Amino acid sequence: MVRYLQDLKNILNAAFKAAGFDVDVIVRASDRPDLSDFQCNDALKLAKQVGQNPRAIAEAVKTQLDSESVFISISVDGPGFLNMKMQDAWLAKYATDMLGSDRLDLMVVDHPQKTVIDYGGPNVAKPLHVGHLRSAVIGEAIKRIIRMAGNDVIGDVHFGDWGLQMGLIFAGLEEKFNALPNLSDKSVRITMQDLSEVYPAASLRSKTDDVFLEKARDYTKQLQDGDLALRGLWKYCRDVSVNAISQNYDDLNIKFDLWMGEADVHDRLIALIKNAVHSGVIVEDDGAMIINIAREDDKKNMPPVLMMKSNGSVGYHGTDIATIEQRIDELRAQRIIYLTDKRQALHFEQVFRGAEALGFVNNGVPKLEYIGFGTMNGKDGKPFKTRDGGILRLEDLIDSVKQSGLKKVKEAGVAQDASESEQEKIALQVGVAALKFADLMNPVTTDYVFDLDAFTRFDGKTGPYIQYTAVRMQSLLAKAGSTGSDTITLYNDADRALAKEILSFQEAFADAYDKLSPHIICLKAYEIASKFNAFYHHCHIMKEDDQAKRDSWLALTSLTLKTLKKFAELIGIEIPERM
RNA sequence: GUGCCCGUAGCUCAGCUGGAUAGAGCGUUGGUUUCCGGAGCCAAAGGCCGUGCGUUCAAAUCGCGCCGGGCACGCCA
Repeated sequence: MVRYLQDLKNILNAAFKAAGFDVDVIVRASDRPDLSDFQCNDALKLAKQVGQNPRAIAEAVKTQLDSESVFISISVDGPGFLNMKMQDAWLAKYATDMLGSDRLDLMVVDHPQKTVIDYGGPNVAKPLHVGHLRSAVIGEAIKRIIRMAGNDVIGDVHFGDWGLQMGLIFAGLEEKFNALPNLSDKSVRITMQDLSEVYPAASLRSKTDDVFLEKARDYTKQLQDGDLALRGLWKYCRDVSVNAISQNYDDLNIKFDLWMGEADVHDRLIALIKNAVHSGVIVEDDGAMIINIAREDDKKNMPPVLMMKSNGSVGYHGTDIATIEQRIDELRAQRIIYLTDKRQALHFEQVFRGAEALGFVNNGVPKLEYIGFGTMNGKDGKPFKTRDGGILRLEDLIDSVKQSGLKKVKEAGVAQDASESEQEKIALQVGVAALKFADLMNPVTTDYVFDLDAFTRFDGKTGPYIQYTAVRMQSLLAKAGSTGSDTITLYNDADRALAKEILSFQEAFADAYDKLSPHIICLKAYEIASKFNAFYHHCHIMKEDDQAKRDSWLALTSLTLKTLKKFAELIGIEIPERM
């Protein structure tokens, strides 16, 4: 819970009680900053319950509060809103507390949970493309937010390495090299380039060529049954893919704690199918092994979970369920969060029901959560494609964003004396911030238009605007040769508005954590940067003769910088030394 | 067919567990530089919140219908 709000709430609860109402009120930042700092609407809610005039209730509460010294004023407005204006010292006290706190007084959960977050989801042989971007960017931010709140979090890339796509790759490789590559021949070399050519072609062909598809299914089955040559080839392809993919994730500042995949649970899956057939949870249907998960009160068609296909191979229904068991057994997971494109919502509903049917969930533990994010569309409103109709590779996207960053840095001419490598580093930091902020500033469920021009624009509500603002603070503090005083005092509307905005970062964080919504802290960070710029233009810190005032303003600048850096840390971007 | 999501300013989007005058960015128009980095700041114009009915003291927000758009629905992932 956010402390300053809790303190304020305690005061209000006591006042409501003294007025004869035993309630737990809600206090929040005011919708009308011209009238108040905080508001409370509970008199309106109470009015209905107790059948009294809302304004009369509010007035009764106000009477109880008049002796409180923390308020400049309290008023009852409109139908019964309680508007509270706080003393400057009250706001300054909490701002000073934040200044002295490494974690900026951000909330900590009472009961930390071991949490696994499953994002990433790349596949063997497929280079990362823009479709993987959202999962990685959002997942990374959510992971960091949950971790900051005091939970033990493990991020798993969960590699797609065990389904039919493996058989398709093998069948495709066989075609390309006229035979399955023989790894004992040391001259054999398969590159990421080879894989990324073979797979799409094989996938396409399988849709019209039944013989080819059958062959791919056979290879999949043989691989899963333990064919040594295929297992060797599988490992080779997987290693090549992991190697290529991890560079992209590094560039984006995305770090997975685990690089597990579907294949890791194969033996566990086979064992659990056997047991569950015994207990009758899994039944045979049309040659396949399934779990019926439809319920009588279902309003929609609920297909069964397909644990094993009729040819004896397994797919991602099975591996996803076995992975839940594994995360409980081996990682002691109390909470598992999945992130995918929302088109997979049904799949996860099926998997969760399957896991429950198998008894993996006890008293709601682990808590299984699915976050389906919106699709990334082109300007035509259809799933994003490059100009020639292909899929944009993430690698190329990162490169173009970086180039755009470099161009801007050079145009601005600020780091001209910097080495070429430093300029490139700045360009990447700026480009990644542009990309991530553009993605995270909207709610995750929103479909959004992927517009490279808008992504790489550096004015307005963007990552670079926030970076630029923070860099100027660094420059200012360096010039002053001081980070200011240990306490913050407020002198005017500009520093007051900024201090209030910074305090509310705590609320934004708590809200973002509760709702697993990074966009809430993104919008708040923009507001903070914006308020700082207003303050910066209004208060000429270096020219201020009053030493105490100057030191307090420097302290406020330090606090703003700390807050933006904390924000950057939470969504996985960096504030450059200069830009 | 069944289920889910969406429709808010010229454009891209917030706001949706009901509350005061519906917000932001871009774009447009105007102002701002003897001054800490102007990638900035200040301001203006711009909206039957798809539509109809209902619930309520109060609806962009809740319920139902309709119109328009998107997505998913057993051997792909």
